[in-house]
Amino acid sequence: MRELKYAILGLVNRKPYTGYDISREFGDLVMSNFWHARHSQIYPELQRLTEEGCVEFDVTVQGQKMEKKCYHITDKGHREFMEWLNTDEELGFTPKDVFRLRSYFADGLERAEYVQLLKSQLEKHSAKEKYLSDSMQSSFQERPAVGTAQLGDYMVLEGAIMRERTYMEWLEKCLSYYL
Amino acid sequence: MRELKYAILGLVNRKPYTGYDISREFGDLVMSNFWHARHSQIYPELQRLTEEGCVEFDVTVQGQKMEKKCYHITDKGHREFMEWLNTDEELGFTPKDVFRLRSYFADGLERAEYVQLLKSQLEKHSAKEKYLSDSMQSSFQERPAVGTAQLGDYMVLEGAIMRERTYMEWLEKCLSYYL
DNA sequence: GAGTACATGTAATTAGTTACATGATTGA
DNA sequence: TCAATCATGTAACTAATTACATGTACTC
Repeated sequence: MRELKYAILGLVNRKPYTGYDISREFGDLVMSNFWHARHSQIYPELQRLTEEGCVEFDVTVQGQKMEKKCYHITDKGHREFMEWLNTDEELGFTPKDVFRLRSYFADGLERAEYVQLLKSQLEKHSAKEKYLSDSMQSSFQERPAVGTAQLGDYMVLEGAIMRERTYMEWLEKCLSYYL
Repeated sequence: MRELKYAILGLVNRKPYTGYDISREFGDLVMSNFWHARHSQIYPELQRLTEEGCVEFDVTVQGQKMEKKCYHITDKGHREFMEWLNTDEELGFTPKDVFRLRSYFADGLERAEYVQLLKSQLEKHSAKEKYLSDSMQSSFQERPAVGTAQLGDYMVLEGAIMRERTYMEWLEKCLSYYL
């Protein structure tokens, strides 16, 4: 499905990016809530997108000699991105979740062992939820207007917080069964 | 991390399975909420587990000549599974979500286009939630006891329903911003 | 006799991770 | 000058999907 292609095109559609910048974007607070790719996947994909004529780059020099490639989208790339963007897809498989897999087999554990695992997961999700909520608070005084890129950030962050809270609720429910 | 290994060992730890049965289990109502693998991945993994001495199989004949391999766990397999089961892992990356990726870039769409996508997703998640809830209702009169395999089914199903409801809530919230 | 489900595999490709490899810039 | 960050790539490997390939058993 070439999803990485569209994740990259989506960014480059907004403004020019270097491979390094794309890599950082995938690691940042907002995007990491629904996408991730390492630089070893990004650089080859940028080469492929260049060959396909979906992006082009300008070489700029930073300091004395360090070169960087700044990629921008082409008309072709823009058309293909817009077509992908307005696609209504089927749900597909639920993503893998190792902790749910473990929970499914939890009858093999001692009660106290599984309780310990649940508490540990709860702490981790709680820390993540707090981090996301704090970022939401400090980044947004109010909800951004429709049509702005900021509304995308806002919606995704909100969705991530809701997801973490629900995961915590589920862990607490499981915990209650075992106590 | 060899997670497929442990997903398979977890099943075979309960009772003997053929590759075909494992394949069906991954596709069923409960397991498909947190794990999936196709037969083309399962058969080679069963071979590898046999080589490693984690499982063994007996060949039985169905009907006139159709052979099937019934795998059971070994002591080594059991020990390795138990060690994995009681492991407290870090959270790791949030799984990829194509619809959230699209939503992140939704500012590129016409209002009506994104609204249409949201409504369509909502329908799909709603249908899934209904299916899961109905199954939960018909499968469980009451909550199974701690220590039974059925409690694993119950917890996972409950978690999946909660996840679907939260996804729907998020979609409705996004929709409200665009209306 | 036909169609569906049972049953087991391999081959080719794509996606993603980990490790290897190198070098420049910036700020303390 | 040292450390962190910027910057770009490739190689080897693991995970997963799609397609190829074959044949049996059961039910209508």
